[in-house]
Order: sequence, then C-alpha cells, then structure tokens
Amino acid sequence: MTSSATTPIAERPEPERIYLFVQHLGRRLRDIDARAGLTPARFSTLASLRFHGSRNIGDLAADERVKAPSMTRLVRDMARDGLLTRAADPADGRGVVIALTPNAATLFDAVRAEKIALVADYLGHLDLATQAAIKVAFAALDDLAEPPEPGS
Amino acid sequence: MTSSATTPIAERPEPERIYLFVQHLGRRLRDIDARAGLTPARFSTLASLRFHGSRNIGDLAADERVKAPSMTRLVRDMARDGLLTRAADPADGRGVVIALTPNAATLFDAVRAEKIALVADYLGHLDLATQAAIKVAFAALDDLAEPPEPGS
DNA sequence: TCCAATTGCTTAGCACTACTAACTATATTA
DNA sequence: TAATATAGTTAGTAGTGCTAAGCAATTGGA
Repeated sequence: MTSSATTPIAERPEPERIYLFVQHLGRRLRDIDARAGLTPARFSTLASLRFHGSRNIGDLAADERVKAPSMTRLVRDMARDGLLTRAADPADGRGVVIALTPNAATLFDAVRAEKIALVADYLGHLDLATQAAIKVAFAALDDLAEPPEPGS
Repeated sequence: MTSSATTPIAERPEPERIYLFVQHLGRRLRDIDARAGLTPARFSTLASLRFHGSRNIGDLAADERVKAPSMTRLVRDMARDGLLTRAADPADGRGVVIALTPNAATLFDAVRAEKIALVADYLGHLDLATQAAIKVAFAALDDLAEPPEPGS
C-alpha cells in the first residue's frame, strides 16, 4: 500500500495533485451534463457542431475520437430527440450533413455556461495573488492538455 | 455561434481554460487506462481497493458512486479476469469481502505511475517561476475539485 | 423470544455507447 | 469502364449504468 492511502491531497506531489484535480473536477462537470439530460457523448457532439459548424458523420467521428458506426447511431438518436438534423450532402451523394437545432444550441450554451460558472464562482472567491498564480499556471498547462480540442 | 468558435484557448477567460484543461487532460489520462486494458470503471475500482483496503460490495459501490447491482457485476467480471477475489464475510453472512490480487495491485501501480509521470515530465520542463505558480494555483484549486475522493 | 423491518447482495431486464466486421452506394481514377 | 477508395449503415458483441424484484441474514422492538 502506498503512502497515498492516508496522505491529504495537499501534501501529495504536484503531478499527482493535478491528476487528481482533473479527475475530481471532471466528475463535477459531467454531473452538470447529466442534470441537463445530456450524456457526455451528446454534450461533446453538440460542442463540436456549435463551434465548428455543420459537419458530416466522418468529421464528427474523428472529432470525438470515435468510429463511424458509433457516430451514426449517436447522430440518429440525437436527431430522434430533436437535438440535430440530418440532410443529404448536395456535394456528395454518399454524405450526410449534420446540423444543430436551435433548441440544442440553446441547451448547449446553457450547460456550457453553467460549467464555466462553476469554475468562475470559485475563482471569484480567491485573493488576487492566487488568481494571478492560476493565470500563469494555466497558461503553461494548456499545452499539457494538448489534444487539438475536438470542441467544447 | 459564440466567439469561441475560433478563439485560441490561451485567449479565453480563465474559467473556460480550466474547464477545457480538465476535459483534455482527462481524455489523455483515460487513454492510459485503455492502453493498459483497463476501463475507467475498473481502474477506479482498483484504486479504491488499493488505497482503502479490502471492502464489501456496498462500500465499493458508494465509493464509485454506483448502485450495488452495477458493482456486483463489475466485481464479478473483474474476479473472472483475475483482478480481484471475492470471499465470504466472516462477520456478516450476507456480506462479501473484495480484495485485490497481487497482479492487479502491480498493474494498478504501473498505470497510476504512468499517469503521474505524464504530468511530472511536463512540469519538469517548465521554469521555476511557473512551477511555483502551479503550486500556488493547485493549493487553491484542490477545494474546487471537492468530491471526497473515492480513490485513485 | 419472535416477527417485522432493515440491510447486503443478486438476478433480470432495459438503455446507452463503444467496438469490429461486413455490406451498400457513390465517387474517383487508371 | 473496371478497379479501387470513400461515406455511411447494419449486425452483432461487450461494458457499464439504471430500476425492479427478490432472497437471505441481521437487527430491534413488543
């Protein structure tokens, strides 16, 4: 058994604190999705469409790091639930163009705002020196979270 | 469409940068689980056992924020795959005591070390002032990631 | 002491999301 | 135009979450 069994987070080495922070805050953010009735896959797909515009199945699947069949089904179910529309691609008879519905765009914006607010409210309670440190820290850490952001 | 459609992460407001950081690094950490043949649920369950010792189904389920039936099945399948053992609870005829196998403990430690190394390698390349800022930042941010850590 | 309620767990069945393999249909190109 | 590549779908499997329903062991009040 490692020393972590009882060591408070605050006393653990920095890399572990960061990795635990990511796990824990990630869970809280997913809870926000869930309360809005969105699964992580659906929220992420909405984000991709919201920020990158209408796309076809293949592009969405690549964005979401998922295979085409998974995206076909996800899109089919989200279309059934009124979150997006499917249309034939006028430029390629094999293709499909996926687009957000207005309702989905509104829902996505609200959920995204709630996530940002969770973090913003917390930051607002910190003293200015700490806020400055956070700004410096994340300017450096963005690179660590590299994946060419599929969206959201 | 918001301005985020094309805004680089570095220019977005701090709360959003943090939330995106969590999403992106979270994905990279889950990829490490996957390469080791561990699903997120399995890794997290191994972590709970590794740090908190042997437990019964109910405790594990509570730790993992999952219902008992889900944990029953997860434990059954992990036992089938040699990651843990089930034994009757001598103190309560209804109960079951779950324990890690040595192989699972070794596997878990390796995966956890790889995750920490991902972050540590990166931090090592930063200048000291930035490292100091990160230390201050995460001392404050730990509270934001509140959930009483089920493990890992 | 004994019966009712509670607790721990399991089984059964549904939903969702991921995968691979195999297929159709369209487009491209040699 | 025949061969190949691409876009998407369908079918089947696996993993993980849920609720509902039920069994067996434990606990606790009359």
